[in-house]
Amino acid sequence: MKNNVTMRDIAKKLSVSTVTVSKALGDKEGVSEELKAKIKNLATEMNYRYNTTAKSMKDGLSYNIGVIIPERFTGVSQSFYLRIYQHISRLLENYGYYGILNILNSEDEEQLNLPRIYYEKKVDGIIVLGQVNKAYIDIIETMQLPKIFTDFYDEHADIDSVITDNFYGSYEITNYLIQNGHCEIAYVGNIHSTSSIQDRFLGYYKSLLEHNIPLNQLLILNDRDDKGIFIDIELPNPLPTAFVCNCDQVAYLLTEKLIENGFQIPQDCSIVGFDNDIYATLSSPPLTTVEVDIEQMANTSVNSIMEKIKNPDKRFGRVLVQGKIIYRDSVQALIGT
Amino acid sequence: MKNNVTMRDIAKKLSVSTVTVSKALGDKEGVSEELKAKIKNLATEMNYRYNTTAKSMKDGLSYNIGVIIPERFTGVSQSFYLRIYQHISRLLENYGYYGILNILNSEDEEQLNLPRIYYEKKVDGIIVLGQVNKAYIDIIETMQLPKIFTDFYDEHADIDSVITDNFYGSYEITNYLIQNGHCEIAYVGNIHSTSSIQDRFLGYYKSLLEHNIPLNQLLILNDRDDKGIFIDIELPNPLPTAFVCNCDQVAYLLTEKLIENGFQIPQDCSIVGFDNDIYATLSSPPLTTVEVDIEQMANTSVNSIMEKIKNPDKRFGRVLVQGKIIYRDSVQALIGT
DNA sequence: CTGAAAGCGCTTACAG
DNA sequence: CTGAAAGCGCTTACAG
Repeated sequence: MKNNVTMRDIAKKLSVSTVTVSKALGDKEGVSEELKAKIKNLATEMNYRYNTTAKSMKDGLSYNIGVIIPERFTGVSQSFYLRIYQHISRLLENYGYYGILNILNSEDEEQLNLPRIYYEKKVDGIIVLGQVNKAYIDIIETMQLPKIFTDFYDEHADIDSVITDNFYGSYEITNYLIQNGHCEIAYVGNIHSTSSIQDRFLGYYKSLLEHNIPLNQLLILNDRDDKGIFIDIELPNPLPTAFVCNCDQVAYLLTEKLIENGFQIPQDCSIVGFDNDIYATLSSPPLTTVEVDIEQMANTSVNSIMEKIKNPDKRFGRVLVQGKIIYRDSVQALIGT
Repeated sequence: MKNNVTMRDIAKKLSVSTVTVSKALGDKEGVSEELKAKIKNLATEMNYRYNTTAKSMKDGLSYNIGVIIPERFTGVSQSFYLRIYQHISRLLENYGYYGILNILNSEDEEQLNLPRIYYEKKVDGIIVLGQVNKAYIDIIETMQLPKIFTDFYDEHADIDSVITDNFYGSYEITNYLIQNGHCEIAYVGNIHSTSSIQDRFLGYYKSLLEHNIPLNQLLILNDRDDKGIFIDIELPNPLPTAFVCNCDQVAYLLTEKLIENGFQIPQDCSIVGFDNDIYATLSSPPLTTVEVDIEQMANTSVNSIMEKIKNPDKRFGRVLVQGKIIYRDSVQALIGT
């Protein structure tokens, strides 16, 4: 079962040195083509497998990247971050790197315990996927290795982050509603909850400002408590003609609630979401929404972290990844537009 | 930025040998308590981090486990395997191990390319999560390291696998329908598609047999083509009183279709699913279904692979993980039961 | 073109 | 209780 063929074994059989075997297998200069071929053949014949650990040892590099996801984003109905991780993991392979997932449980976050992968030098860099609390951000900053925040950022932090352009996406989709004749538009989301929700709100607000529509405080609807648990959304009376929801899941819940109350979507009011996740197509009618470019977020995160491993002084700041509007059936053009 | 404090650095400062430092930090015998404390203090003070790679080198162990998921199970609406991976990853940490995710893309599966983590000795064992094709199973078997199949098995393979007790779960939930007075019960699923669907069908069949209900071929309904793509389900006429669906997603789709056709669930017919995934609660009414014990599957997989790393000759065979019925509102008790 | 020597950071015998 | 030596499997720099 155990397969412990090393370069030395190959070398012995061919009466050459391990240096020569290393050069041959690594396609380096300084070995005759003939010998090189011979070595390569014997290697495959002997089922030789390269030992990355030895290389790691020499280079002082683990060739692993840690991906930290706070536990609370890994619930049954949330696969967004796992999905990004999946892409990260795949993209890392192009660099000869591998991704180690680390779910940060709430206890460790509370007690400010850094993950073991850090203390064991298991990783050369860390991607933090999903907002952690302030105190934890501070302790992350003390880690002496390259790090990237993905899908959130911190004002005080001198840390590079990769985020969706929430502001602009929300701005654009609100513009789209206004172009369709809407001017009573509610925003659904707890604007003190996360930076994403807040930024999406501000994009919505900018759109209103540009179109001289006054911001109506009664049309800012709360969707969750401070722990992020969804609460029942209070419908304003009278109803606005459209709702900008901070995410598809909330748009889905709102749709259900409106239908229960006898309203028809989009005839009686229009609804837009954000994310383009599973809830966007589960909603009926399917949601017009802003698609978050998961692939690109993973891509930027990976490229940035690799860059920082090569050059630790490299700074990226906040990198915005543009989303795009997906048009479906939840928006009604108002007559006379 | 670079932190390259080694045991040697600590040793030098204290004018002792690295051996002593190693013993102290590892809480081994043979260092005075006093010196041990001194070393430990200096270590934290100097921000020393243990280098796992060196240990890997010595032990010939990477302390990583590869988790291979075929690409086709990682679509937008499928987070089941990612979820199991998440648990695996967490459980591995108790052993000082880490999980490396490897999405097996269809091309590599077709061309029988083994993952790079194998050729680079990046992992000490492999968990294959989700059914791969026959030819690929064969090549997996040639890999010279411990391996476990999770959520599928192969008749010919002399490989250990951890699977949900599909047969028994389906048997039980069909029994439940019969206890509620149903005797015209359809099964929904392509019974030639995967071993899970097939086994669930057989559990359903066993329940019918035990209750002397003849199997009606017209009530075996196809839900997907040979590539696993969902197809429109043809409703039998007359409708049976209940449907046993091979998974929640199909139960969800079926529910929608029946409602479109003017039927009420569960008044006009009952529906049960399998998995207890997001679709079970998304369905309206929410589904009575068999919950797959994800945690336990991950747990068994991890324990087994660790056992096999210690003892490569260990065999487990097929390990069944029991599910449990979750009772919700999609089943109607027939009058006169 | 080929190889002897040294080193990456630890640990495991073994000796004192 | 403490440490010198050897080794895990490679690669780099240097010498021939």
